[in-house]
Amino acid sequence: MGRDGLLGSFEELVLLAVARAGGEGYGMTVRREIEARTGREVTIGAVYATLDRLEAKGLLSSHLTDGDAGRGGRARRIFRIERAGVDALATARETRAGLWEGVDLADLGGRVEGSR
Amino acid sequence: MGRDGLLGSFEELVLLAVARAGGEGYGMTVRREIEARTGREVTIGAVYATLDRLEAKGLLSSHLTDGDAGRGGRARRIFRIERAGVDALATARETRAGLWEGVDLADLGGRVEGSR
DNA sequence: GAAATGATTTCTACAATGTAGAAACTAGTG
DNA sequence: CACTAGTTTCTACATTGTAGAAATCATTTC
Repeated sequence: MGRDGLLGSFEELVLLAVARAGGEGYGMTVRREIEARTGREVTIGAVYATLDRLEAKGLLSSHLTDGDAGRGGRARRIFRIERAGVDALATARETRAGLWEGVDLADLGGRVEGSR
Repeated sequence: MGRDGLLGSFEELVLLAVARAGGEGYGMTVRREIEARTGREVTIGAVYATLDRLEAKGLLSSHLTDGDAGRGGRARRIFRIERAGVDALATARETRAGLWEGVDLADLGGRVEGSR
């Protein structure tokens, strides 16, 4: 993401998955959401590494649930989206909308065929 | 991008800049387009590295102009978007549309404030 | 009560992408 | 010829993307 507040593509995906879940979720939830929405399999390691990085940037925060882990398992680590995270998503969406404005892929497709 | 045909965020930006230019452009053109549209400064090295990677993936092709380089300067290297590139953009757009569907950031903002 | 099971997080490592900066090339110009 | 302008290439490093296996801990099973 560099100096700017720009999100990488997978970072956006993960942040969006938390947002979709109402602003809160834990690792496995996020993973399932991503797989369900994109049809793409991701490993749990990839998800956590990204969640950690987003937390380090202040876009998410996390805390452990004490006890109510339900049936079996370790305590859950709940991630919550922060204001900065919501803002980052909003910015990403707006910036992209501007970039795509006026782009006509169908038209482009035609030119590609006929060229050279 | 890994095994899948997924674009990184800067890759998408560069590919889109070529698309905006009617499917053809060279390094400096792309750079200016990106700076104009995003307000963000990018170095020319970053642009070329990405153009090369997109070409290696078959999303763009390139050829050198012979001579008509105008006043001063090396021969231009023209990049043209390929069908696979158009498809990659279309896929990126659709996938993202699905991910964002139903997300209400304003609503989320409210929850973030009041939490904990 | 020890071992198996299930749900989840953590750790480690490496590949791919993002980004910067300077060098090199080429054609005009004074 | 030295200089300037427009452009590409090269090199290097930081950040992000991704995988896979190990570690934790509550519950069930024998």
